[in-house]
Amino acid sequence: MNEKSTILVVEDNLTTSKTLGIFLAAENYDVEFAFNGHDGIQRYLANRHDLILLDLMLPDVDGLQVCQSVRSHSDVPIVILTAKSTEDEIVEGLENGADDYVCKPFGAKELLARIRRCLRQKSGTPGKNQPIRVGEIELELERRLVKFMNEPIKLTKSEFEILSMLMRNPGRVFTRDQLIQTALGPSFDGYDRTIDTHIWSLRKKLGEPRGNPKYILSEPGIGYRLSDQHAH
Amino acid sequence: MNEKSTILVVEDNLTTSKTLGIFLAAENYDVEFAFNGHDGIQRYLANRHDLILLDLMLPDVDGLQVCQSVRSHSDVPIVILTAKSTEDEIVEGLENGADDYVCKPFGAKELLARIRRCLRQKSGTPGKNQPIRVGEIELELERRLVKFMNEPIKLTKSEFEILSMLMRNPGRVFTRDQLIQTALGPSFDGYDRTIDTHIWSLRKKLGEPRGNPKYILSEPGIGYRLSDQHAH
DNA sequence: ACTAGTTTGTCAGATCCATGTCAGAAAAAT
DNA sequence: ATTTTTCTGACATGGATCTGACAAACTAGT
Repeated sequence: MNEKSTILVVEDNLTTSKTLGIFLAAENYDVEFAFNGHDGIQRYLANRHDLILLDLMLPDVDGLQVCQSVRSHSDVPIVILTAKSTEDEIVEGLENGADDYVCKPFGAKELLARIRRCLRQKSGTPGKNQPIRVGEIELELERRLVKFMNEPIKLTKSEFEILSMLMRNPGRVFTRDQLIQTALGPSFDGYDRTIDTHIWSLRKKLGEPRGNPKYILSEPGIGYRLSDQHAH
Repeated sequence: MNEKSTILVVEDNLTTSKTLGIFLAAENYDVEFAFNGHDGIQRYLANRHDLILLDLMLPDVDGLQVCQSVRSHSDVPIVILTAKSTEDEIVEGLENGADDYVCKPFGAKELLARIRRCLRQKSGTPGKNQPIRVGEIELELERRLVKFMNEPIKLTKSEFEILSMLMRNPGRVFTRDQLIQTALGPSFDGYDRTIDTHIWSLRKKLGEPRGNPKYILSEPGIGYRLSDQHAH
């Protein structure tokens, strides 16, 4: 799974902070709090969160100064969240480097959507193109790319489908019929041991030693599975 | 200083369009208008504006569809500007790739600030007007210009769209349907191997040796991809 | 330990199917 | 009207897939 995004909430009002914390945690963000501007800047510099939620009314420094100060260090997305809702204030916030400006009382869903938008924009691609890794094997679902010992190897369509199915569930045993079903399509109607041939060529391409494969294991009487010994 | 930024306003209401035109012109933007969704997409593809202001209520296509359609071609900033102001509508807009969502009645200064914010963000990010480079191939999205071995080469519209899609995601495999979708438009309804012909002429123009292409690789059973070996 | 029975490993063809290739028709742009 | 671009269809080719046959490994019963 993707790593959690971290969010720094800079807000002096404890009730608001708590509420935000609950919303954000529910969306699987890692949240850290600061209760004044100074603290906010310090914490950001120390931990470099993925996004900052910033209240403008802070006990010590003005929120806009916090904004500028952070901006001088980094392009981290900053979402201003405040009761100051006149047009001039909004304009000022945006001109000072904020990435979005949400007025209290805010709708949770809208705020979350705007946060997602900011994070999406910064991280470039939204998708999960992280490779699955099992031992020396690395598989990128999106790009349909497989590396073994950090070298790209060429798999046929069926080989890729089978390996991908096994790697998405390391350790789980699949029957030949299950592998046929999802790798070769439900319309396949033939010899179920065709799978064995594909497994054979996969093993060859993965340099499995004859007789005692390290990754793709046979389950006599059932089917095949990927060893989960090497999953970390 | 920079050239003027160009803005495409997609809005069916003539009064609103006029008002926006006055505001935007006063801020020294070049403005073009479209009065329905179809026209909007066409004009964007033809002129590649720097930003799109999009009304959701259009006579023909749904605004969100316009949004998605444009998104499949480009990362141009899209600001949705509409009377639909429930939270769910805002969330939906942002999830569909919009960069901001401003509700009518809007404040001119706020809108302009949000537009500036979008433009600032995009121009700040690394590759906007910079060409994408993969090996000897160089592609400028804005100017729709392609160079191979530093020599400009002439591509047809479809060829450009396909190459651009591949180059924006080196290494990623695209199915023929995906390529058709964004290169030839969603209304295309025909033989999917038409793509092969375009790939063939692209390869010819890129001087690919017969039999073992260096850049545009086939993924039998799936589609095509651009080799990422030469990306650096 | 031996054997019969079952299951998987291995691999060489035969077959199948996806892609490469290109010419000409159809459509669109100029 | 002429040129350019797009699309379709046909054929050839080579790689991918499937099958089947045999060898090897394993299992269980005697």
